[in-house]
Amino acid sequence: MRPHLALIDGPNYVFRAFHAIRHLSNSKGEPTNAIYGYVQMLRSVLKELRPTHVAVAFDPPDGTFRNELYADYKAHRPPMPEELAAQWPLVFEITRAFRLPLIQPENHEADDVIATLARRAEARGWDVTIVSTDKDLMQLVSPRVTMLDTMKGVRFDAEAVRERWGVPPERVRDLLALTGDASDNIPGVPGIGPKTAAALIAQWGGLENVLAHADEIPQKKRRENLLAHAGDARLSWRLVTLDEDAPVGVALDDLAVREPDRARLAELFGRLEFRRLLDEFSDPAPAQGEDGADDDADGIRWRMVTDAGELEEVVARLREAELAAVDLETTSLACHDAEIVGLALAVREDEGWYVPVGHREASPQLTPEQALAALKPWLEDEAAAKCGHNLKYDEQVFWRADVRLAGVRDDSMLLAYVDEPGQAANMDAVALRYLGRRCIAYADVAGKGAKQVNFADVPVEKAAPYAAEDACVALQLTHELRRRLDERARRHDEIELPLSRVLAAMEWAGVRLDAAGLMRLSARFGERIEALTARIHEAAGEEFNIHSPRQLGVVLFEKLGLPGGKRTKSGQWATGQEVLEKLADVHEVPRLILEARQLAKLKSTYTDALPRLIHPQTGRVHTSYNQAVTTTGRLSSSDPNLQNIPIRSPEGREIRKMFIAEEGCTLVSADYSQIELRLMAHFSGDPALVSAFAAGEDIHAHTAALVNGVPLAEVTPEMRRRAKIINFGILYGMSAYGLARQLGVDRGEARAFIEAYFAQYPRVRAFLDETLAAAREKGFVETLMGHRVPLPDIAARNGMRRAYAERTAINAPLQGSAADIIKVAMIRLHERLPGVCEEARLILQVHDELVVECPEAAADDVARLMREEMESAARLSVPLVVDIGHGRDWFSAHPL
DNA sequence: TCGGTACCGTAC
DNA sequence: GACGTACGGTACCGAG
Repeated sequence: MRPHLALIDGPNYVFRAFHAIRHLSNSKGEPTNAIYGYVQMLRSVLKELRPTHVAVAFDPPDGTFRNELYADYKAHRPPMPEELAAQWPLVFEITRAFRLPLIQPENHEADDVIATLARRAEARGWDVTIVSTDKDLMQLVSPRVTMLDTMKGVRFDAEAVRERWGVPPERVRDLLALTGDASDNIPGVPGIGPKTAAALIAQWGGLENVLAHADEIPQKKRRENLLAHAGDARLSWRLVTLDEDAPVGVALDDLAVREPDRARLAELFGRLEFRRLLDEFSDPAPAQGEDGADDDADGIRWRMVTDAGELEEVVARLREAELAAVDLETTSLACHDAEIVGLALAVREDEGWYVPVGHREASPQLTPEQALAALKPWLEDEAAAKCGHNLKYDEQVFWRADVRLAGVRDDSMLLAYVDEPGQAANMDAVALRYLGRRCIAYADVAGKGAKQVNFADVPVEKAAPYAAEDACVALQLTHELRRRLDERARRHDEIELPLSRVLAAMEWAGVRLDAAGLMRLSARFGERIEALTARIHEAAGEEFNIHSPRQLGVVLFEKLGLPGGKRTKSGQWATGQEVLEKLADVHEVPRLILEARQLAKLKSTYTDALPRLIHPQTGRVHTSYNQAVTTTGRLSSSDPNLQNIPIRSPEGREIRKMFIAEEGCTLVSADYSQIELRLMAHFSGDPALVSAFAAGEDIHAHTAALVNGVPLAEVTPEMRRRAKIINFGILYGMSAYGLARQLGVDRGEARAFIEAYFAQYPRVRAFLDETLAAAREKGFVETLMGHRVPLPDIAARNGMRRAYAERTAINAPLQGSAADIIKVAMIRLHERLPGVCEEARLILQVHDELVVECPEAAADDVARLMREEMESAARLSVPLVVDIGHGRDWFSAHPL
């Protein structure tokens, strides 16, 4: 077998782990995240890559020959954070304990060591794997030499390098010399990025050839830059070129893999409190749970609870606990179908109970009734504090079992969301981020894809460690997140958690649909689509799939030769609505396609899909309101999404009419009028905007009158339409270009329009500027009620990312504050509805609209209450106005 | 057969 | 490339 040398880029992993893994520390408070990531990499290399030889390279403590070439090399780098600096000594100690050759040369970097050893091994016909993600090292890739990222499990060979950079490995140096590298402070040539550099290299080859042909470049700016910065490029080339003859001080044969020093590793892992690694690397001995516990999964013990006596003891422990975590294992994600298979409970971070009640196996189990009877008093005790991860789900499953869960104090999903909205909030991701813990995946327990089994068919022994871990992790996360959030946890306590109780009730209630009506619509749409398809084929002179954008593009722009064809990012013909609308006057096909597309959309997304989602028992659809998805603080809805039910087109309205009230009931719909623009008025304090709202004016008409300099009475519909576009554009941070496109005017005209707008609303511009300045200073923006949106890209060097962050900075406080307001209204409305009408139920939320279902006789009282709570949910410097209507179906419930 | 990506379109 | 936030359907492609 051929020798296989693994060359590990030590600093690369230590730095990445430090940034990728959030806080991780031992009980003494010493940070351990970088060490943990580094060890996981070593482990993965040794266990999975199984090289015959290994070396780990590090950078020297002081400078290298590159600093002599270029004094500013790696200058501007901030000093190493203290938490990272503290971890280096252990990184070295662990490397030695693994008995891995550690090479830290003088005057050279880790990269040079890797280059030198890679070339020598390659020359001897060995296989080489470079364990790193550093792009400088890609120049070493060859048929024998590949790169590996153990964190992502991705391997880079020559082909992958070519794909990533557009040049072969041996040209990576030339490319980097042209583009420079901001992180190493390598200059490069201004205005040349990877794409341009790759194109130049493809045309002429290496850097010197590119420079030699620089005067032939047609683009003036680019040519001048290349000529002016040729010296920088040559310097950069020398800086990125690795020294393949660095003084490494070892022979290849010295690098053979050796047995690690297990005793030393155990000692180190013990000190670091890496429990799983401790088990794995300490002397092989059967893992025995202490204290009578059944077993152990990475520092978490679990106990099986299968008889009434044991459960009583558990209940006693739960009663004593300050806080207990609850998690249910069930047969379905759909609450109305979910049977409880097992209950997981924890009062300690390192020990959980599992109470199996519905596993289809012969092992002893309590029945669900027995278990719930014993637990119910505690579960329903408001004074018994509980936590969990996404308890909105468990709460509903408990309802199904006639248990009314009470005393919920913390939801770790919502805590994580409050801390960092927009990040994945599922427990595995949150545990990894905050605890550095890799949880047992659901797929590992129940399988996935075709091999997935119902949880009831999972063996009890396999379910217990998984479920107990979930409960313990929820408890750990609650503690960790509360520590971190501190004062900010109020947002969770006063808004998100109370709201989750309301959402649970809304999901549980569901919405009634006219299934037969929807199916009739489907049939009608289907016939029209068929007829249109035939006409399209005839008009095109060929049969093709009208639903395929690719085939359609070929027909329109190649076969029929229609004008104005543009490509999408990936080089396909763009065939979106906007494009087709432009062509609709020119040819029949695009016009018919537009019609067919609309119908196909309505049919597949709504009239076909919705009837299938009606629950057979309740006869209603039960959406999921996700509370931890959006960055701005809005809710989202899925399975089905009830927040994008059509209303704008006549055909679409037919669908909305299929959302109906129960017999004898009515739907009351209340929506905020222009809430985001009102928030703009409130935040900016702009006198013209505030007074317009105070006077109850039509805000778009008002804007039209102001920017056109005409009295309100002379505003034409066209003027109002344009004013509406700019009003919305401002909320979204739209540019002159975007406005021009939207209005169908040239950019100059759009610019003038924007100027006129800001001249009339001067404080709006000031507000936008102040918001951006604050975002840049703090790195986040906040809503009215303290929802904090992080903006990591607000200072990005990449202009596009930065611009995107800037638009988010403008939009998020407005959209998010509107979300705050309606959330507060929902909490209060839910609380007070029973006082007005026992049967009234909040059933829908669509960002600025709430829908309540109630007996017809109660409609007026309910409407009054909705207006009262919605309009008073926040005190702004302008009135909050709500429009209300009611009717048998959702469409006729809309006011006007 | 599946899972992921691109494109498109619905809502606010 | 150019206007924010979502979800989801169809086509298409490549891996299993």
